[in-house]
Amino acid sequence: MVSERSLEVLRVIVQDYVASREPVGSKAIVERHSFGVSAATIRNDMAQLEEEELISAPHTSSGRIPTDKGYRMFVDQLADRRPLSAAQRVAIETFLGQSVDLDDVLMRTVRLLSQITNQVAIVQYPSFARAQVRHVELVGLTDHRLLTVLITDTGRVEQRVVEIEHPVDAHLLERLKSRLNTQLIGSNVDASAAILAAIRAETDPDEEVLVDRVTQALADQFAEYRHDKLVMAGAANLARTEDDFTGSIYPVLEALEQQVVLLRLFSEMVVERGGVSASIGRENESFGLGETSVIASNYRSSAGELARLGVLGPTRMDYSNNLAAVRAVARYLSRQLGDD
Amino acid sequence: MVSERSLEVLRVIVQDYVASREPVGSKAIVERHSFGVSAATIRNDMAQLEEEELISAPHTSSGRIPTDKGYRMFVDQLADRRPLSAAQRVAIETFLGQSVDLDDVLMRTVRLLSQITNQVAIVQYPSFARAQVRHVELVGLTDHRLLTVLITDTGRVEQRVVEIEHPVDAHLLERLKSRLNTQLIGSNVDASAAILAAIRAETDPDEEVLVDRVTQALADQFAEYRHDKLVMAGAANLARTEDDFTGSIYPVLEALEQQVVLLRLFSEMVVERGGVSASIGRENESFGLGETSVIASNYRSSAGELARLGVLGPTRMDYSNNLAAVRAVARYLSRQLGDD
DNA sequence: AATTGGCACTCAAGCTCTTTGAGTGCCAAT
DNA sequence: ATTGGCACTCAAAGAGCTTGAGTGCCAATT
Repeated sequence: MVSERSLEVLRVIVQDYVASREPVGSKAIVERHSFGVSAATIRNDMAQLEEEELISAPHTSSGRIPTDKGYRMFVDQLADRRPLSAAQRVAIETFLGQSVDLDDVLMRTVRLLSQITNQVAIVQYPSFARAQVRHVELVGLTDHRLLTVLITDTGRVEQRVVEIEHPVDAHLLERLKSRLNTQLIGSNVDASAAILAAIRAETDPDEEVLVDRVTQALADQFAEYRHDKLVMAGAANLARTEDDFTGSIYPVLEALEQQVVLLRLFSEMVVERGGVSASIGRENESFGLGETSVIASNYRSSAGELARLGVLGPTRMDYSNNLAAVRAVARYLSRQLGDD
Repeated sequence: MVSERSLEVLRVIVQDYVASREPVGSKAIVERHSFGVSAATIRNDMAQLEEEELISAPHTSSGRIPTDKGYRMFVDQLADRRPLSAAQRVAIETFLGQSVDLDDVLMRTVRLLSQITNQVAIVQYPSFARAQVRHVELVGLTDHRLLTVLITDTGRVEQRVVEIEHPVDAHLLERLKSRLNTQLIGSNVDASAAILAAIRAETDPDEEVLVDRVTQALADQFAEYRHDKLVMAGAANLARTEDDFTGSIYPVLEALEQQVVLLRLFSEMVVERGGVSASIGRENESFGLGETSVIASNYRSSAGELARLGVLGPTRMDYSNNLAAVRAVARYLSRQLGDD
């Protein structure tokens, strides 16, 4: 079993290692922290920690560095719930202060989060599965080309260009539009697919091509609403912390470009209500991100949908700060979006 | 003056150096290329090239590498107009084959370009200054919140959320909407600003707040149409070619996140009609991109607007291939978008 | 039982020294 | 204009050495 003090030793090892990026030795510990015991005693404690695989030595005669398990223990039990710095609070207020447009808010949020953590920040768009149709617009662009626009009560807008072989009659278009609006408004994304299918079934052959194309486009758009989407910022920070990766940061940057990977990673993390959660090092190996840690939390959109946001960085990151930052930004964002 | 053969020597130095990333010596040149002269002769030629600052030696007794000026000469006079490989042609066809939505096409294009060049690819959205208003939609979201949607004949859609202190009367909204549509439809982005101002001036005090907010939002949206926007892909490729940068790739990644920088860089490049152009190394210094080269071309959107696209990578890049790829993709994209 | 000082031991990192070999510059001969 | 020859240069790689932070263990102390 690891003693109380040993855990304290683990804490300072994590802290010092993260701060200095150098293996931490017993002597350095007694110098920098007032444990009131000698270096030899710390060494004994470190032997315990090594026994438990919470720390390890890069080579026989050097200081120790935390293992993934050590970081895990630190995050779960040892990280102090330090509040954000005053500067960080101010940054949140000023950055997110005024703006109502969803795209805009999320863009600001992700930049903010990357700035106060110095990591890659990621914000997922709300999934909108429960979003209700507010309006459908059909707009002719040219003779053969029209635009379908889908608007939901969450303020999200999706458009799509539809191509029709023969010129489109304006009246037909108008009729189709009001029919779509009558039937779709108020229904949610799931229900809408069925409604569109029904409309297609009962259609006058004259309008067939038009209706077919338009309903198909709308169906696609509904499908897109389920597709999660995300915004990212601060990828350059990975280059700053390059040394923390054994090889190159190439695979990490690649994974970041594959947004699907991040969405899966996000979705597999368990985040309890109102909390914040971390996925550390090798825990992310299956995503090709075995040398990185991800810290995630939830926020609630105006429609009440949950979505995630968080940061990603090298396993050797400042967990205390990042946990606090992600938690604070998630809360602030929920408040910001929920105020209607 | 540099002799004919000397230029040929410069060509092989650029080619070999780009391929091997190692300084090229006289002996290696006579071995790999059949110049029919001895190494000593090549050395004399190299002395000429060095005199003209087209090549330089990293250290006294090593091979030579091209200077920025050498690359410039290569691009302007020596790069062979090699056609794309069959594989690359196929990639273009299959990647961009079917899809009409602008967002979608540009996204595919940028991915494609980054794939066939192994560089960072950048595609600018058409500027839409000449785009005409096709439709304006106002949609109530909640009592206090509504959405303004602006649709142009290019198929681009911009939306914005507007917040109003008091509940919005549906009839008022309807009236405002038809008024806006009547006056704005058909006018271009520039003219619309004036029209909106006029509407605001002649407004009944009852509607004042509503009209004010809505016109303001629309004005913002028009402004945004002038803001250029771009999509990017393949940033990970920078990490692959890390060694080509003296320090870290951090400043480069940072510049890439500042899209404004790229837009300025793009806009300052002179690209002649139907051509492709390169900006090499130090020529980009003022953008913090002194160790990178940018290859750009133009494409023409369906509305006839010009926009740029290109790739960015280390100065030591395969110019022949990248010039060909950018040219081909730009042409293909123009054709794809112009077919209405 | 926990803590401590002491001591031998280890090993990466940094230093100097040497060797190696690719490559140059120059010159006299062709 | 081209060439072979030759002395010279210098980065890179390797060997050998020193240094010092750090460990592990043990017998002595509290």
